Amino acid sequence: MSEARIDDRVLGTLHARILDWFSEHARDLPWRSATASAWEIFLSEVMSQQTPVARVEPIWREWISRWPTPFALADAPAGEAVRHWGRLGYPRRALRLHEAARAMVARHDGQVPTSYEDLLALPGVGEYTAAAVASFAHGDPQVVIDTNIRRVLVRAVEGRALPAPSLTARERAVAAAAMPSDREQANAWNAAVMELGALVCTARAPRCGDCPVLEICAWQRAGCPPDDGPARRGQAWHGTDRQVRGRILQLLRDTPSPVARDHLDTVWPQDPVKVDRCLAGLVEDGLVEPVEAGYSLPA
DNA sequence: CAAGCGTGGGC
DNA sequence: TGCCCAAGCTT
Repeated sequence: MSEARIDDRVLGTLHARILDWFSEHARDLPWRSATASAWEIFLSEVMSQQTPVARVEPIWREWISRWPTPFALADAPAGEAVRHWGRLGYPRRALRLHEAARAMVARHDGQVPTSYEDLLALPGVGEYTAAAVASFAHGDPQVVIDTNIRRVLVRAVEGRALPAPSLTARERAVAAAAMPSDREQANAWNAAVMELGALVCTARAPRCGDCPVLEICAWQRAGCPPDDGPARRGQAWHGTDRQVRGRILQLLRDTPSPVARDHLDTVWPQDPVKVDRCLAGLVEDGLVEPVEAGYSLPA
């Protein structure tokens, strides 16, 4: 366990300025309401994984209205979760949310667990989500590290443009050292740094003119050097299994009854073998179920 | 552990 | 236009 030291004066300024900025500029997201339940916050966190907040909000409203508690979702067929996931992306998250709801009913009296360890044990919950739910839903100031926080800290403290592809021990140490010691402030800090990364200290075209910690930012003082890491590999899309899986699922979501195998070829007419492979993968993942009449979302 | 997993908006 | 990226997780 390495240790990171941040100058006390710098730290004090970071805390004061970023918390103050947050109190003024935080977006009015529904799951930040004082009355939001742990379940509502849990849903928002999983839905927000790799997904812009603007796209999450309508689906989140639909879900909390339809399934206001873990019991409600646990009682629904898994396929309904996938159907109402819509086009949010990474639909395995819908399945895992459904499994998580059933785990909450089975192991936690239908409640969102409060400890980091119990949260981490839920399907679809990794280090980030476990820490975020502990902090935001339960007021337990775990060290939250997401892509926004990594970027803000690597710039403000380390003076580099972008964090490395994978989380380093050094980053964990810096994030831990950056947390305010006060419990309330620590929880606010988690949300505030994320928000600063999302709105101001963005990956491309950061709005440094609006930054509350411009004067003490190490990256700024270094003259905003460009990223020195290896070029990032973009994800292929056209013609990939991902694209075809997406189309198959979209068709199944938009069709109330099972879809015949032949009809599924319409999503990728140039290659029925690829459709076969993707279908097998979707069945393997539990996102699709073979039935007599063809294929449908799982029961 | 590197690769796979959706989707759509912004530049 | 094409590329980059967005509150990651799993195997």
